[in-house]
Amino acid sequence: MTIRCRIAPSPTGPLHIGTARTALFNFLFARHVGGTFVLRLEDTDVARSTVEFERDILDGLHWLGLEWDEGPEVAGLPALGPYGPYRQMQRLPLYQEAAERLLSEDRAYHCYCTPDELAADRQAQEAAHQAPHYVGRCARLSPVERRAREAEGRRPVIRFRVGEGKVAFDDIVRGHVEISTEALGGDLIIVRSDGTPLYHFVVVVDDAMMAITHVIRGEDHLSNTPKHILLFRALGAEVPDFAHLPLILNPDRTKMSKRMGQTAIADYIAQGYIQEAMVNFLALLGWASGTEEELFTLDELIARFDLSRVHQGGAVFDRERLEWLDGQWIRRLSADDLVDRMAPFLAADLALLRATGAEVREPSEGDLQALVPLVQERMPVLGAIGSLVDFIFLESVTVDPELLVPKRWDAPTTLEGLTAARKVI
RNA sequence: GCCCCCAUCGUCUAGAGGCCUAGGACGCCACCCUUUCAAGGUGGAGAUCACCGGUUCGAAUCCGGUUGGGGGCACCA
Repeated sequence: MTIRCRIAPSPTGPLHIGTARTALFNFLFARHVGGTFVLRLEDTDVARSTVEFERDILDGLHWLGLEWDEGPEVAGLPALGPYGPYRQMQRLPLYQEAAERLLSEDRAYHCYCTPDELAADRQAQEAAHQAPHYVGRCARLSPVERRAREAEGRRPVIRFRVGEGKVAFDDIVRGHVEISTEALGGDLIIVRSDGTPLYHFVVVVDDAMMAITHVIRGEDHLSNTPKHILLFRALGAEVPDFAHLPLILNPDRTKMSKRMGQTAIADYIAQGYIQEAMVNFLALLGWASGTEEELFTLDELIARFDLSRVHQGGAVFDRERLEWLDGQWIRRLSADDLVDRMAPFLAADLALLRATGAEVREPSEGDLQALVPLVQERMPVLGAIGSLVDFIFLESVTVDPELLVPKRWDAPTTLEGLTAARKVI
């Protein structure tokens, strides 16, 4: 049986650092074992999904070099793989059919509770210091009761019966995990009243239908895994193996959030972090080779990656380390490559200066080549190029005199030196 | 509140019972190199391995508890 894993981003926001890391680990695992890496777009949250976010996510994955073997059609290119469609909104009939099946086998039922009723339940539970859960008001409705609610105009959701007992599984990175169904929050909604399916349901239907063998995802899904296992079983599908990755953390050790810093890959690309460094950095968040090497190309990572070496504790996103890695990889670029990559950053910076009214000379190809030895060893990120060399392209420059005085020199000595230098030049 | 997970320098981490006087890297400090800034080199500070108890001749490593932290509990994903 071939190993199949997937990344299933939701286009409700730009490509997040955490999603990128999860994608990377899935990719590395698949490539290491010669398996298949699938991309699936989870766009069932129609209200929040946009094509712009979808574009951003796909671009980001491409930029990272994480090519998928199967995935949806994009920008005129056809879908890849025999398990399509790979966009969930195009799979609606499949979910509907699966839901019908669960309904007909009484593994699921229609629930007519209103949002108000549910909110009241929750409030009461909170007051009683209980975990929020569905009370099961509609779990055993008679046909007559159902008809009465239909007559009121209520549109039902579909709930899955979680049943009783414990659900246990052996997580590849966490080991044995056991959770009681009582902790699952009651029977869960799998289809909204408008007929669209919910995450926990579609993720299982798709993983089952796409023959996913290994689900590698963030630790935030660990407590949800029993729901998924129950659903796999109810659907008569084989339960895949799970590997829950440690979370990427803010400096205060909470789950990485926009509030505490940049979380979008696109932001890092815009600042001039290079792909090699980002891949290397992300790989080292929760994984280590076990040797003292720490500079790895994507191919080297593929060769060494091993899920059993993934950490259990969360990892703080350390920008300084990212920056150091970026400098390391910039220094390893060939001159031509560096020219290609830094040119847009320099152009953008010069355009900015021009917009302020400064007279700016256009850099020639020769200029750029000549810049390489000047900047390659002192750029932490490509975006720093402007601040390093923009004066070269300016017709007039004003410099803070303070900056001209070297350490342990004074102003008169400096003036003397500069005057002498000018004479020579 | 309930459930689950986690715990080695500030940070990323090595560590699979004796190789540990706990190693490497980032960051920090000093010096060298350099008439700038970096890069590079050398060295330094920095961890009673969260705590308590147990198992063992021997525990950072195994077990139990405590504490602390995090995550999950939606008609979000």
